[in-house]
Amino acid sequence: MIQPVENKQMPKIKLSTSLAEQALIKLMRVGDRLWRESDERFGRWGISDNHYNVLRILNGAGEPLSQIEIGRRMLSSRANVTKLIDLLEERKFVKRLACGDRRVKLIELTETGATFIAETASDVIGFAEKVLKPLTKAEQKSLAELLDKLS
Amino acid sequence: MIQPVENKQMPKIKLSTSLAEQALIKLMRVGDRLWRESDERFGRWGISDNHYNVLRILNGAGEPLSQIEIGRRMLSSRANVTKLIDLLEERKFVKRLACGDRRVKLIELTETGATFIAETASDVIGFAEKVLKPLTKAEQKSLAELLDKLS
DNA sequence: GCAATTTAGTTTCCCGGTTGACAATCCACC
DNA sequence: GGTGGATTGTCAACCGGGAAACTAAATTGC
Repeated sequence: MIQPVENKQMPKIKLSTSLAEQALIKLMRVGDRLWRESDERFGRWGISDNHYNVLRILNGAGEPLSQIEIGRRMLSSRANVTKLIDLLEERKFVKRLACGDRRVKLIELTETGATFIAETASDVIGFAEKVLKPLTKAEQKSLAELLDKLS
Repeated sequence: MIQPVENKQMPKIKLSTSLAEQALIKLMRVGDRLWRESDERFGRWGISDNHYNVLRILNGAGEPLSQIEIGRRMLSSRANVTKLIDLLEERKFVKRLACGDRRVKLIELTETGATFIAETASDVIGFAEKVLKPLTKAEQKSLAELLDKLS
């Protein structure tokens, strides 16, 4: 049986939690939770959320992108992009292409990578649908708009 | 001058980005950005966002909490809570108290910790206000409500 | 044309987090 | 009351990211 401790007087500061702060905390908490869940989801495929992110960016661009451009689009450092591409290349999802500018390596989505995206698409969409199920379509739209204003 | 590369035909899968998926991506992106900014903010004080989180939780609880309870409230592992508390204790912001259940260590906010919270409060609120400035009060409320439904 | 600066990518090291193994302790059941 | 199973906190090992140092290559200025 756990002994109740004598109620020590712990200092406590009265903090006025503003509306903005409450919204901020919720935003960060929900975001954090989603990253975890999403990462766990992709773990099954042997890649991380960010690896998938790279594939999506390449697919969306429709043309090879330099590593630095990829990093720019996903708010990630050059060093990290190198590591992400290393794994994706090993998995044959992308290829590093030489480029006119010999400092640059253009990253190209391979057939294998494209196929992977296609095969996992329904799974990914399913995840989004599941997460946002508590909201009506109108509310989802509203949420997206509010978030846009914060970007 | 960068040589334009011959336009290789890169495979591209047509993905229907649903409303839910768009909202999800925005949510994760904004959340991610906020964590970075927030962490950088607390870096100035020599602690991380999560260290501060612990202090806030303790202050909010108004009584000492076990490490596992802290971990539960901030969605963090036991091991990580140990490390967070290690630093906070070294900084004299919290104290580990013995407890009736001798497996448990109750974490108590010290005067020093409470003072720290009080002194940084305006800074933290300022951050939240700045981030949510693009939204009206009504929109902030609306955002908070939408996020609540996702929790 | 050549030196100085800038840029892309890689490598190394560090930091914060998780997982898993562990010891101590408590609890449930017989 | 003793044994097996949970639970709490800690530690070691690992992993994903960022910052800084480094290399190769392009650009700018003279």
